[in-house]
Amino acid sequence: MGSNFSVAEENYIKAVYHLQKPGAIVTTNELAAELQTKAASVTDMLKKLKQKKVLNYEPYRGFNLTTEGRKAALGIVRKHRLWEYFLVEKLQFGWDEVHEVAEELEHITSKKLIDKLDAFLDFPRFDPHGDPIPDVNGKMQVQHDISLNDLPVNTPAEVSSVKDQSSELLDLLKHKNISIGSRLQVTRKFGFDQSIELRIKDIAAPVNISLQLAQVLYVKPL
Amino acid sequence: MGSNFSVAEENYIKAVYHLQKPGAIVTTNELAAELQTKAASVTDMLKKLKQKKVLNYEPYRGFNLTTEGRKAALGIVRKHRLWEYFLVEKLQFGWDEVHEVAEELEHITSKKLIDKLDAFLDFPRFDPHGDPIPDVNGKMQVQHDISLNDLPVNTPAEVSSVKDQSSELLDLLKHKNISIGSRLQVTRKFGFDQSIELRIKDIAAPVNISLQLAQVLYVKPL
DNA sequence: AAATAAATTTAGACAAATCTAAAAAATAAT
DNA sequence: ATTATTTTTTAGATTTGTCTAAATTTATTT
Repeated sequence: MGSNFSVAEENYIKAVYHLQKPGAIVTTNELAAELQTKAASVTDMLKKLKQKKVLNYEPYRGFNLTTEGRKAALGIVRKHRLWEYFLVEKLQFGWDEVHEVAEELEHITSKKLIDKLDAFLDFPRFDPHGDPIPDVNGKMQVQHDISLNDLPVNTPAEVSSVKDQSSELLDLLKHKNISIGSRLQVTRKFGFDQSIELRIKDIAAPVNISLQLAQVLYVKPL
Repeated sequence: MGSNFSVAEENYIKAVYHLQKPGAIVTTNELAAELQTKAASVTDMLKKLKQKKVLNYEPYRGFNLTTEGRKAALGIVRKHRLWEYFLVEKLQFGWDEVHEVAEELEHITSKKLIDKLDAFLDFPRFDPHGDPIPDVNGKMQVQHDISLNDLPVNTPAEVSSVKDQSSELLDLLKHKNISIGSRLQVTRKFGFDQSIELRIKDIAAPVNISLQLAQVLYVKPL
């Protein structure tokens, strides 16, 4: 209950959560890069968060979240994604404009606010980029989606999420008529530049996409 | 343009705005009481805000907002009241629960957010307590309402705002069937305890209210 | 008008979060 | 297995906003 963290602490917790691969460990430099800060600052904060039992940390050995820490992280991710959903669905924000605003909104402390917002939005399970939104208990849909790059030829699939939130990506997707939910299949793969040809459902002409685009586009085979 | 204030600075600016009677001056102790802090802290912040040209301040002489400062204050008040409106109208918060949450939300910096929220809410001109909401240019409806205590007998009037946001007041108003917009007139005034008898439109039985209640209830004669 | 009281400001300290530069530990290379 | 390199931690300083205690200024009494 006493999960009372400062904005800075919350940002560290969230960053560790995002960097943490299952089983593995996060390092000081990784975290410093993620948070655009210096390694020395990270060390200071790690000591504080260890004391607060948010993460397991042995000097020089790396660190990862405790159960408590993971719970806190899921709370912050929940807030972030619900606010993003609100901004896009209710306030007509563009896809690429929401991240920074949600970055501020996620630190508003009222639990009642976020639960009522959840209800107001009708309990959405995915944010505008296709990332799952943790529910009130921290549970979220497991994503078994794969990079479009790894989708076998001629396998029908649906676009489920995008791992980049730039306006440049949004532009490109609009131009190519691709959005979350689009049904498609890979018709050809070109070895020379690893580009891919797609057929998108309900769209006549085949679409060609680059390796870079295929890497950030995630799909769920049907 | 560079109106870039910290949360603490914004709280000072807002507090001075609320304490500042037209023409008059605000004192260090008043502000310390309002912000639940110490006079020494206030003095420190005043020097900083004077440098930022937010307020006029001469040591020992009191202070008030500059045009720049008033503009900043109106921006914060706008955010606070729009968020309160959102919480009550869209998220079904109770009247008495919104202040603290809005106190946090008002510091979110995105101007685009607040203008889009304003549009989403359909440009409301009064918050749930009847206080006017500044528009995008800082303009707001002038309230020529008076305390119910000063309303002459037998003058039809409409409840326009309440100067107290406690749940105790909300309780009492519910019980007496009074809300913002209620039409009423004073039928009798009792000298002994300065209590007042009211007739509320569409409600058969007359209602008796105490001096304390009459003082926080504001009405607009029709 | 001097003395007392009240309000305000200054001086010095502290906690949070950050930084730079130097020291220590772990890893990689010869 | 030493040496060199990279990574991480420590030490000490800085900024923001706060505090207490002491000094100063203004206001109030007598």
